[in-house]
Amino acid sequence: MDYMTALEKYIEDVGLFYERFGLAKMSGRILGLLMATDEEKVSFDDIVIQLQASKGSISGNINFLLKQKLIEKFMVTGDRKSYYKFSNENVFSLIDSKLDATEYVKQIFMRGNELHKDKESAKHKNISEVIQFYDFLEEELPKLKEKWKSLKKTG
Amino acid sequence: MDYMTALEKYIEDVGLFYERFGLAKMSGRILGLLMATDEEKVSFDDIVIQLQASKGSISGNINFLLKQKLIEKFMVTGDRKSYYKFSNENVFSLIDSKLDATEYVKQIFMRGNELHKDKESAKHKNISEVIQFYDFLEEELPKLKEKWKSLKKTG
DNA sequence: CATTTAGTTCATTTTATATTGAACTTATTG
DNA sequence: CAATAAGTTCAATATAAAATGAACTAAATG
Repeated sequence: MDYMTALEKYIEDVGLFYERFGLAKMSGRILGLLMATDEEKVSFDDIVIQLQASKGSISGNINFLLKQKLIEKFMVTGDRKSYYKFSNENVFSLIDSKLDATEYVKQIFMRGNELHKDKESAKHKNISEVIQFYDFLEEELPKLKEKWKSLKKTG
Repeated sequence: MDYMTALEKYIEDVGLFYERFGLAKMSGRILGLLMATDEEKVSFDDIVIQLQASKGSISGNINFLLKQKLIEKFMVTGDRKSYYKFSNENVFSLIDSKLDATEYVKQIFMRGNELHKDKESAKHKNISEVIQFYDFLEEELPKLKEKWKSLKKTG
């Protein structure tokens, strides 16, 4: 602990940071490593060694991150190892996984509202407003993404 | 389990739903109850009884939800109990707590990028792009909220 | 001022989640 | 085709998070 390098310190901080977003700390650490390392190639084993964790944990967390498209795998000719890198392709991913649930959020609120006997009650109206907000989001979020994409293209 | 009412079933589903957003299941259950109940007044004790949970757990979860502004407390003259209701004032709350972290996200990415020796590397540029995306969000999200607010006013 | 009410606090226990590590699979190399 | 390499799987274990429940506080009531 006393002699942590800047990289090690950073890795731990990113781990804690992503934990707040519902990722496992180890997933966050892997992201931290891939984000901050200067190595151009980072293999499975490199991760195991750098993070001093078990193969099982690294395997599970890498596959989770791949599924979320937060990292990418790449191969090198004549080398049987897999390498991993941080992905900025899916810069939306963490936000998406929370916000693209809008449809589901809406449904759970609608179901709640259907349980009300009095459809004219203040409560029913309040919840209806929340549902409308999610309708609004469903419409606006894709626009926001498009806006970002076109900004990126035009520089 | 076999004889759960529609309300009970709904409460459990909302609990599970909010769990995905990083809330404790019990917090989700409370939200589910407040959302779906037809009772106009729901007290601390009502919640303890309906959710069949301990006072300690309900106390902790209510205070968490109050802090997040997901629920509101109200009082009734001549009655020493506190009552709680679902709040739609802070319809943004769950999103906010994730997204208003943009500033912090940006900082952790910037710190990662500072560790790079080669500021011209592809990786450095990729991460810079992520940082730009968060700049973009910091600018756009407040606009989105304003848009919703004005939509609400004009009906 | 003793008693009830409404809720809080916090040490203990329960439950859920993540990690480990050994055994396994699948592919590659000599 | 034996041996190594690169990971995967999964039961056991460790860690972290949440719930319990008993003891407590603070306010109100009789």
